[in-house]
Amino acid sequence: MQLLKTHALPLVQAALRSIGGDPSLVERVLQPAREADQGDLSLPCFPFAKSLGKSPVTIAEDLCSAMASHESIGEIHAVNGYLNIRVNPVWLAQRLLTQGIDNGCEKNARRVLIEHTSANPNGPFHVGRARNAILGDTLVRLQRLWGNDVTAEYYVDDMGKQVAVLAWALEALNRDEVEALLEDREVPNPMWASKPDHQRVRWYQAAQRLRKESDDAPEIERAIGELVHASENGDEGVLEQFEAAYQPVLDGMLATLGRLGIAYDRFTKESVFVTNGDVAALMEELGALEINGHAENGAQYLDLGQRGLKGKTEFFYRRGDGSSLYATRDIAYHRWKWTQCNELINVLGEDHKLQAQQVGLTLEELGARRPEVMFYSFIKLPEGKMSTRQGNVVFMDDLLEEAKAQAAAVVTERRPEYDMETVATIAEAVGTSAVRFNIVNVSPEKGFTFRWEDALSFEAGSAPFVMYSHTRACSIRAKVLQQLNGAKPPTSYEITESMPEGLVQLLRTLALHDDGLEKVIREHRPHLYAEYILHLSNAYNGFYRDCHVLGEDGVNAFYFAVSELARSTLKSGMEALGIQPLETM
RNA sequence: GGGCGUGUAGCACAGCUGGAUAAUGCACCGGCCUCCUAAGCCGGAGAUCGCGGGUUCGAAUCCUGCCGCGCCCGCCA
Repeated sequence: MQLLKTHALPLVQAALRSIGGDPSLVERVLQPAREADQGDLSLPCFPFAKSLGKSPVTIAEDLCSAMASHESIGEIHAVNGYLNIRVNPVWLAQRLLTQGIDNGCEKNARRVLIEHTSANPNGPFHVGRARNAILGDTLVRLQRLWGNDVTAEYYVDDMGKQVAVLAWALEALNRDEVEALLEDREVPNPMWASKPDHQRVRWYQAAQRLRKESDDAPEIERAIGELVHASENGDEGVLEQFEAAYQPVLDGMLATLGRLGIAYDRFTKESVFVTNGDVAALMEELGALEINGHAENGAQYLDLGQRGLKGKTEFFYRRGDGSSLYATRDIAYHRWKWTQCNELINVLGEDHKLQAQQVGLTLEELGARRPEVMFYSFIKLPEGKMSTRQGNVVFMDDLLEEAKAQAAAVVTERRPEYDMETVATIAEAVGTSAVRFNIVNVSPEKGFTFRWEDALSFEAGSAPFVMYSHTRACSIRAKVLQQLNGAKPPTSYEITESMPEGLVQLLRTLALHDDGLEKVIREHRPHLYAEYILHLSNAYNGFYRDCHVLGEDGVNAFYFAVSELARSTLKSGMEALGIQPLETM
């Protein structure tokens, strides 16, 4: 609790000095108490025991009596060698209600570029890919809440083999041929019959099958190879053909992502850096580096072992035929990205760790900074790895439909008075929010197994739990405004000395918001913010239990002010997590 | 084989810049709707923090060895 620490720190330091201790340690050791009933700040006195020649228990007691009082401090206790400081709730309420929740630093807003998703546009978006998009978009939203100027960017892989396969198939095969080839495969969900990502992926899959099983495979491979080669050399006709092939697929994927509230400010095509000459210029520069090496056939690499890379140290950036590789283009892309921002964050799957190392080291070798990277581990199904080939895949479109249907069932049961349109609106918000929250709630580096029952849980610990607390606050606000009958809510009120437990807890939780968000931004860990918002919802529910805003003598203006502060904090927090803040549900 | 990550109650997961009784949700047991939305609230039970060593006043947290799981180790993307 930084708010309290600012005031308490000098007092603790002074107290320690007065009993002969070294106050320089206090800054680091004075920390938030782990248990709420211990207080808000806690100072373990063990580190001072040796130099003072006293037991920690005694030191804590001495400090306790040496501490000067301050309006911010409620109680101080010495317990088992800890000095526990509890905030004065009246002071805290005054502080929070006058200055509100401070979401960071408009003063030194930074230009942040976040690249995320960047999935190959060759088929519908499935939940295996979802972690990238959801984590990335949440990071974008959190950075914006913090006050930074953020660009969300999607890097479009518009060249190379995957797009070439799709483009080849669309030209070479007609619908009947495709369906004949995929006869033994699962029939696609008819609901998505007109969605181009679900459609065109059939062509891609048919081509993949032909490449493996057909007698003409070598010929097909040669045709695709030619396309790949042409695209890598910047052949405009081929690149146009590619774009015509993938753009509808990309649009379909974006429609799905849009339903989750995920949007991008800019799409940058990989081919741009080939056609504008950046990649060629880059390869020239790399060739002049001290750590450059040549293979027998003219291919070139950097020996990154000399820069500390372990394992395979040769990083190839140029093929024997002089063309570039994916990673080479990625480096050119990064150099361009650095011209657009002063902070660069990439969201990448753990399979890209080595490549990110190579790109990062190469950028440093070129005198540029390496980007910050948020890695995440893959989403699996209980049956194992997600694989389109084996039909072992959950499409996001299907998940969202199911989530909506389940949410609609819950709404209909609980609110029989709602009409169908209202139910549909609430169900859509609840379903998509629950899906997002389920994924953002766990730390990215942890393996994640997708389970329907978790994604569709609407109980405590889920997005709907948070949404529900927020609607309670909205409902109170609506009732208060109605009761005031057009008059303005009172701006002056008395902050009562005796506060119910739920109120104190809510105030303390609100006071933790800024510390929490700061850490989340610094460490790129959105799940901690999700946890905080759950905690805040829970605290609001406690306040709701203990404090009736609408009492027998009308509106309690103090309670209402606290409720409103919690409501707005919940709302902005939910938006930062991509949870839709409904007013009723 | 090498590199990176991960292992915490029946299940899922937080905590890991070392600090007091390891937090939370699901599932389980019990209680609360004449009172601002019960998608809620209150209480209970459930954990040798993968295993072994080490550092420390103090280790889930740091170091080390082993074991399990995941990912990577292409002149693919």
